[in-house]
Amino acid sequence: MDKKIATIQDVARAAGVSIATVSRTLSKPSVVSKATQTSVLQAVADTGYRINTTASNLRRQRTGSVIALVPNLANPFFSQILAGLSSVLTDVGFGLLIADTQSGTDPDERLAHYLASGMADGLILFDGTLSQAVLERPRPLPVIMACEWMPGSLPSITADNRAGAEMAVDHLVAFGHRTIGYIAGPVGNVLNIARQEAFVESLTKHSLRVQPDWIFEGDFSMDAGAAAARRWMAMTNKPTALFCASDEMAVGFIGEVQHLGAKVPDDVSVVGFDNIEVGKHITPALTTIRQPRNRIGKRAAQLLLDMISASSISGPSEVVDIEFISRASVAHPAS
Amino acid sequence: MDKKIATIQDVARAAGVSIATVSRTLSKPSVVSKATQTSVLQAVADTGYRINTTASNLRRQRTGSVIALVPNLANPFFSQILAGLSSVLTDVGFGLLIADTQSGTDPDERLAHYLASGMADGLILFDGTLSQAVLERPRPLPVIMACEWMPGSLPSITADNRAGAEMAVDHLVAFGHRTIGYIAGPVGNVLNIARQEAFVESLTKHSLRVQPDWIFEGDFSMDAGAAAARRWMAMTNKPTALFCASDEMAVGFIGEVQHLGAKVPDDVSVVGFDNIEVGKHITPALTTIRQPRNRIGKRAAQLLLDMISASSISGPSEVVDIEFISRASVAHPAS
DNA sequence: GCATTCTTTGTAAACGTTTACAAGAATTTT
DNA sequence: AAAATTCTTGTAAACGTTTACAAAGAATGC
Repeated sequence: MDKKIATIQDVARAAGVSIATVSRTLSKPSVVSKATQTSVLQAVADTGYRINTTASNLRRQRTGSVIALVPNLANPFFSQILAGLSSVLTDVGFGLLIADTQSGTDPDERLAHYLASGMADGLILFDGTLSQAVLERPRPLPVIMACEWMPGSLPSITADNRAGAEMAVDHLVAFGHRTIGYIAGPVGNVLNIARQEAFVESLTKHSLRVQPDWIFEGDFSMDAGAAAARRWMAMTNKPTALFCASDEMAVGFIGEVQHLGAKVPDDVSVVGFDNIEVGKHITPALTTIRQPRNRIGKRAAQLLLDMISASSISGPSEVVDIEFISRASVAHPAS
Repeated sequence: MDKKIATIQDVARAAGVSIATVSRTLSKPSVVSKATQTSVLQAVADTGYRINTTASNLRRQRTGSVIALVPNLANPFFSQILAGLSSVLTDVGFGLLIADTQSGTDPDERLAHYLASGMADGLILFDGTLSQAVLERPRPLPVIMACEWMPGSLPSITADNRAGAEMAVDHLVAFGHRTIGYIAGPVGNVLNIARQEAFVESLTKHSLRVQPDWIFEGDFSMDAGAAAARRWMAMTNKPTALFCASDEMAVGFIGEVQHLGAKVPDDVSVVGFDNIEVGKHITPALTTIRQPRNRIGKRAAQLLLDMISASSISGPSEVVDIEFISRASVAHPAS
């Protein structure tokens, strides 16, 4: 536990050069002569030197880490994204700090705290419901939004939610459905708004009416899907198909419908959104729209790193492609 | 982006004291007079000072973060645990670094790397398959294992896996099952070994035989559960019940059995392990054993922080309680 | 051969804290 | 009232890097 660790001093001594030369060899080798380089590298190997990132960061006036703010860490939707983030960041020696916006008391205050804390060089925000005011220019840090976004002009990496919703409706209509409902995400959530708007527009495109009570409120969770199922069962004038704003709700809906004795897709067809892993393993396997979560994580990290090295608080936005996955939860409506 | 941030110097100037006094007021107020304290705190408020953790860590010879090494970040099983970890750590100003052991090439090498990197003050290891050799004393860092464990004497926080397996078997036997199979986790995985051993012992306790081909190999994943289902369907002499080493496998098994036309629990009863969220929403709802994942995360963080502040590489081990959750995936065997 | 440029290296000053030590002030003890 | 003790504060030296600047040597141009 107390084994002395070699510092740049030890390396310099071993190589017979100054510490400046060691530092340069490691960070900007182009200005160091070939001969010196090899002797320094040899000394590094001999001493087992590893750079002290804390000291390096202090001197370079950076922290070497970024913060990811997720609305709910316990939600498995984020696992893959974090994996993507983590892989890119560790490659370049950055640390990933993770915090939950909803776990404490005031989410906005937490965001402000992390922005001002100086704990990180950048921030990845997965929660579009936070106050834009906190993020108004001048921001102390580069911030990128992922999955969700905000009215302002924050850089973001998002999926094509509207296209996804349109694919879902087209698919259901192609199967002959004329009465299609929607299980919504949280009110005000941008993902939900985009998906719902595109849902409505797609229905209109097919000359279908949008029946207000066929829009079920929800919050992306399985429990919300189950609640929607109970309401659906109780309706006299049921839609024959439902597009769910998240796979979790689709799974919850299907489960509860089945618990209550109805059949999917015989009695009702269901399309989800996200392609969470379990979708393929439930019965019936869930038809859904895939979001490349790992890629979203990787790109978000990449774009943020770009902003950090350019020390710019603005940057590009990207939209990643989505993919329709047809499985078994959609069938022709029972005449 | 370039707004000057106040340093301890600015605070000292504003309060009319030395930087040492400011530092003491903030970290060890007991040695500072009441009057000075208030003026310093006022100055802190006025200047908007926030301590620079990098500098503090450098001086205190620590990093202020801990690394969590998980076998597979994309596995939602870890979400809740990470949430628990994160909440405890951020409370005390520690950062949480997350890395995937399986994503790179050589997992052992990655472990060694993180141990020696000096990037963290402690390490939480969720992967019991790594080389113990790397972790042999003297370790450069405090390390705690969570969920899984190792033959050595590393501190750990684990669930009572044996009790869980016993509960599962007792439950199935109470329903009249005499032919019970097991869907296993990865060979050599300690969780799997504990659960499987306790499974076998519990069967013996009930004077039941353990049929070798009723032990299905698996790796905790849904796909492995599905694969086991295909093998089960093809057997002539099927067990009437299965205990799965993970909920994921149970979900995969149930899904595939259903896709192939059999019924759960009519044709086969299933018990899982972990209580992942989806278990309650599939049909039939999954009978399982709950592990308090959030608590595991929190306690792991707490124990590790204790070791760090005691600068000790040894510490206590804890076993958290589990809970049997009876739902609908178990029924009496079809005579 | 001298002036100019380019390469390579070293010196030393940061970066923003914490803390051992010393010293002055205030309090208590005799 | 002096001595001894306790409180409170400041001075200054770390912690391990990076990098502006200067200097020395080598190469080039005339």
